[in-house]
Amino acid sequence: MKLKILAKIDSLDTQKAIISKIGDLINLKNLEPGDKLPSERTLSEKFGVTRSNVREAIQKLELYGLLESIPQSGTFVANIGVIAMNGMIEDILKLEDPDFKALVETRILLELKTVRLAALRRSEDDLEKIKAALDAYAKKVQSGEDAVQEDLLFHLAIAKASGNSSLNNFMLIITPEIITNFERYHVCDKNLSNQGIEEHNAIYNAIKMQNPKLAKQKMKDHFNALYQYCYNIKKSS
Amino acid sequence: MKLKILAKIDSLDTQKAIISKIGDLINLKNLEPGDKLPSERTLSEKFGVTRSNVREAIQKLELYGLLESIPQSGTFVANIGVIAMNGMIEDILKLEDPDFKALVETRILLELKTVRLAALRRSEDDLEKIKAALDAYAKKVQSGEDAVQEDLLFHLAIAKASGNSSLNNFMLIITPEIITNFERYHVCDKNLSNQGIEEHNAIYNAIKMQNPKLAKQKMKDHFNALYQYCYNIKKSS
DNA sequence: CTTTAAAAATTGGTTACCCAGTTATACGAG
DNA sequence: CTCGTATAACTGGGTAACCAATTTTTAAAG
Repeated sequence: MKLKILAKIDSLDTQKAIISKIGDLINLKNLEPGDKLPSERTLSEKFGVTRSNVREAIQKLELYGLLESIPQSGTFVANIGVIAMNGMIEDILKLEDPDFKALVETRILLELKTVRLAALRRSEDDLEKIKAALDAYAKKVQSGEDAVQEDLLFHLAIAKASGNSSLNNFMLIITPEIITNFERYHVCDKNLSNQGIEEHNAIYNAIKMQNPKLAKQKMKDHFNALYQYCYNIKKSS
Repeated sequence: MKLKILAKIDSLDTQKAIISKIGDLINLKNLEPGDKLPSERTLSEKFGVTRSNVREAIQKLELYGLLESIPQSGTFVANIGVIAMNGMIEDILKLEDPDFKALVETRILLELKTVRLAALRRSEDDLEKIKAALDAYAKKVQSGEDAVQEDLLFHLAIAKASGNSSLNNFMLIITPEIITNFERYHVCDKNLSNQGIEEHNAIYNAIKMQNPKLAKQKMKDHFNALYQYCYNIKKSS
């Protein structure tokens, strides 16, 4: 049982080591934007790790836009200079897993923006989908069942209606992390109350009448009610 | 030359197809949180694709927190229910690449928050690092060289000082995308002016004296000067 | 010396097999 | 029938060889 976790950590450590070494290599060889990295084989040999590990590390750096891998051709350093590359790799390596507080902080920031944009930009189709998510949520709550999932989908529908796929993407990334932390702290009970429905309804109506300021305010109210309770739980644990 | 791009698109399409099929499978088999997915071998066979493709698709779903892969044991569906799983997979599949406007919008949102948090929470060490980035930037500009990279690192140093690793992570993700778009629209010239130094200095001082409101305002000024120019470029192109 | 075409070497991706750890099953003692 | 153990099957990850597309080298023709 312990070994499972250890294996994962170990794998992450080697990945970080490889990323670090790739960074060193770029410095050492003075590789500029567009230059080609040594082949995966060469790297795996030089670093003394498996080629799979090298590929995973490269994929991670591709996610952050630092490398680009082109089939049957090679891996190339992205169109940012050596100095920026160094700084970013260092930052990526030092990046630690977000704590619950950071997640909530980020979620509130994102949602106050997406709800505002949704009010401004929502199409009729967007509105219908938000309504559908709202109805599903209300139905679940009124029948006394747990409605965490429907709650979540309502918020994601708003994110989508914001018309900003970058924000939408970030919402999709943090949402499950929030959910799992929620379950850990057992604060889902609130989703059984009727207050949630009213708050969701207020948000929906603001979006419907295309009032961004009101939408933002209603979302703020929603979070106030939700997370105040939440923080208390965490402090007492 | 065309084949390069086609290969990449093709690979992405098969990945999306696999993700979609995994979603269908979870529905069909009524897999609940914690249940085990069929083995990678089985999936690759059933879907008629390579096991590597399956692994990559699973990795992507791991990024979004929907699956968890445990060595020598199996891949498990995350601690969110079937309904949420369906909704999220659908959203992920429909997610399109962010356009320039979305990136800028997101960047401004993130930075106005990180600079505020940095003013509130920055340690002495954080402050020193921001100062170092600022000096490097000023030096480059004053010697008449291009300073896009130093500019970027200054902003990332602030993100780090915010003490919110989730926001920090998002900043790291969008920054290179912004940079490459910047280069495409040739709006880097501004980094040669001295105005940038003054604006950065104002932001630094606000963080130093731990004044979040002022820090936010100075950052806002900075962006106003920067992106107004930028939008004009884009519209005329 | 330049140009061009063909062949050899190199590349990221794919495949099949193997490994060590995990999980399920079967079987025997009580 | 119950429990514990041992054996067999299964799993994600590692390894090495292979593939097709690409890039570089080579060499021959002009």
